[in-house]
Amino acid sequence: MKPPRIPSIVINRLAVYARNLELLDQEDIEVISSARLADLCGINPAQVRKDLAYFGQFGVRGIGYYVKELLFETRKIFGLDREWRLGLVGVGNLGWALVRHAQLMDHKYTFVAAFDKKKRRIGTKIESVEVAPLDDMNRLVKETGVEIGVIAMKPEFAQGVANKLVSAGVCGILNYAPAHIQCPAHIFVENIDFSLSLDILRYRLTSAKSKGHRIRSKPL
Amino acid sequence: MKPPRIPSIVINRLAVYARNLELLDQEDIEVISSARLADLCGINPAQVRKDLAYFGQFGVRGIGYYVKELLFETRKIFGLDREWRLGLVGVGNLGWALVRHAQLMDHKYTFVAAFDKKKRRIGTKIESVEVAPLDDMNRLVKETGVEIGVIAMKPEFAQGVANKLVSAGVCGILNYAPAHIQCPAHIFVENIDFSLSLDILRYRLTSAKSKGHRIRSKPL
DNA sequence: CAATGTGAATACGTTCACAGCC
DNA sequence: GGCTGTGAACGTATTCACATTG
Repeated sequence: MKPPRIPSIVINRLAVYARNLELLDQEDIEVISSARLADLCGINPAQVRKDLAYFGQFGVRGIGYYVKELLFETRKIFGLDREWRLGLVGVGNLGWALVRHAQLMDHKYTFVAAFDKKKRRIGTKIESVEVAPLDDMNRLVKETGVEIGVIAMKPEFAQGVANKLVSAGVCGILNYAPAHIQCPAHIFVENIDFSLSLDILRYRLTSAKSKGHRIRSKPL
Repeated sequence: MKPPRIPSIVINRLAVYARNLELLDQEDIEVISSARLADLCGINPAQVRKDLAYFGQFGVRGIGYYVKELLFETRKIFGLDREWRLGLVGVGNLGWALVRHAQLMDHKYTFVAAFDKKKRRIGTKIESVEVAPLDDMNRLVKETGVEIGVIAMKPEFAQGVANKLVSAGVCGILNYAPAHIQCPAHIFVENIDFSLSLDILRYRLTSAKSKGHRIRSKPL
């Protein structure tokens, strides 16, 4: 009942397990051992078992884990058993990509509001949602019950938008703008800068002058 | 000269420092202490100093780090002092978003080739690059000198495209499709699934029933 | 004297190895 | 027999604390 302080690295890996379990389930695989799941994720089997042990005893000794059951449990852990209402701020290419991506995964993301700064985008529709100006944020967030704000704008507007979202009452923010935003401590924020991965790849390529030491493809 | 096995977590943080240094430089801030930089990144000052110490002694005792100088060093570490030639596979919303994002950062990314599966996209232009069919990949990757392949397609095509890229001769792959791809050990791969961040945010919101323990906004 | 650079101390995460169970 | 669940052993990362230096 009382959460025993789960390290965030465990949560990250759990998300990867969950993704792989979805794929396994789609392939109608019913049972998976920690060894095989670990292999898919590129890590150690004992780690998989330990990580899962934070949340309960989901396996069967001598058998492994039932995919459907474990998937159900992980989905519950991530709150995938209930719908979350998202509001998108910034309806450019990235915004569209996010909405499309969300559709692919059946993770019960529902975009219930969309905002943009550019006049020509106001009133257009993204899926079934009409794009509103930023000034309507306060009202619309409340009316439509947005819980998570997704920022997909240029970095210079990110902090301002974040402040607006907070005062409109969202409880979490996902920031895809390449600028680190600061929020009050009670708001949950994830900053994602997806050019960081490219930088990291560049580092690895650059430093690969030293003889080809094996580097695994890494999840997350 | 011989690299002393730098932990990849250090590289990740270094990328974050670099990003923040860029922002500081844009604000014409000339000197920064490890304490202040650490604060911007949400970590411990000693960590910043230790991380930087892997690469050299860039600071001045009693003063701090000169932003421009440190930025120069980090850019060099990440191979940002030379141009890298990228090939984009998948010219949908995500593909466009990536190209736009790359333009924003002056990180010397150059998209020199673009490919798509959809017939109606072939021959269109993304920036100044003409979109080619997947079958031309082998030839065009060689002709244009693509070093890094960027996959921005549906997950079911990701592995196939990765194989094609590898046999065409790229040395690194950045995979934005939500499927974990496997490549030969000599190819550097970064898999980025950007809905994982949303899952992690959901977890934090879900588990926040336990009283509002402070969670910092996290970079990367 | 303020802030770096770094050994030493600590905390944390990973892996091992095996008891327990199906 | 095979695979989980887990304490104990190990290794790595983080933080402390201070000597060092411009």
